[in-house]
Amino acid sequence: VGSSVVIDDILDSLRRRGLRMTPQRRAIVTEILELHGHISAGEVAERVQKRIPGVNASTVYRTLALLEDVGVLSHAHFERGVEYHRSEDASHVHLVCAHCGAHDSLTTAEIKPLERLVRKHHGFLPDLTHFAISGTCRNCQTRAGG
Amino acid sequence: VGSSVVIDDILDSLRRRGLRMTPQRRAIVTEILELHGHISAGEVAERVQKRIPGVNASTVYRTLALLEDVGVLSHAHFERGVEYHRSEDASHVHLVCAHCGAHDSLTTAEIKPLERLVRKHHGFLPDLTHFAISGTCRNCQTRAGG
DNA sequence: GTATATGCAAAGGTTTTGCACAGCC
DNA sequence: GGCTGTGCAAAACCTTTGCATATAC
Repeated sequence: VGSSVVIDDILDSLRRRGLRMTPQRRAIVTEILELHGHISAGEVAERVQKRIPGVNASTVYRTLALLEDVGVLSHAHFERGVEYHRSEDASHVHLVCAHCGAHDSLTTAEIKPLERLVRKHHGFLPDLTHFAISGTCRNCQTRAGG
Repeated sequence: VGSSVVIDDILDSLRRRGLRMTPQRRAIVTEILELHGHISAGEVAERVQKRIPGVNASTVYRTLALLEDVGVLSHAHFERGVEYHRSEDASHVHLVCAHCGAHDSLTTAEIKPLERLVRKHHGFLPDLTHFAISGTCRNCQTRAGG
């Protein structure tokens, strides 16, 4: 499907660090690469257990932490808690409607001016991808206003 | 100390809803009003128990939810989880340095242009106070850069 | 007196940790 | 073979819930 190449890249970067490749890790990495978006540790555990029954949740947690440490994954904060995503996919801001739960996102280009605004005022270099942005989507504004 | 007037306002708004004022609630409200900033449910429980030993954590959770429902409190998301603050204090965005943990904030005036940017691109009306903004503070940028 | 709030205890959920064993390199 | 990763079990948190009792109004 094309993702196998990427998987091998990741496996290589793990090996380079003297880390080992196990069926469990491979399954976890595969699961996350096939997903475009974000996923909780619990969901990863569920899905991986469908591939390899018996994989323990603690293994999933440890592997996610490891992959984050290596730089393959990042986590972001949503209303329901922490979710993981490929670091490559980190370049967009999550907009979540507090009323209907709809997700939308800002692209890298759209984020830049936002970053600049925050930086100018406080010298603070924001990572707007790390926490979602809550609010009201266009649809829900219409409903509330009409 | 001046906050007693505010407390009475809150107690009134509870009574108006047919809700009762108990020593526990009074202690919880007092604790939060004396704090300018944000605090986790666990911390509230700890502090309240110093005033009234024996107050149960479930009472604290229920009271916080109630106060949020009434509109006195709001919650926001930080790296370590959910924290509560007076709704009046909600008008600033939390900037948290991912490296040193330093907190800073944007004022209402500073938030406006940010909101406008997000709204223009997606019609999405953001509540930038609900999630913190992670990043690198000026100090930590200097250290990293130098 | 009655409806509400509290305490208690238990349960549910998530995440972490210690340890013996299994398995990758 | 040695070091790393895994499973298991338990624990540590955090938060919620059901129920009997206490209490504010």
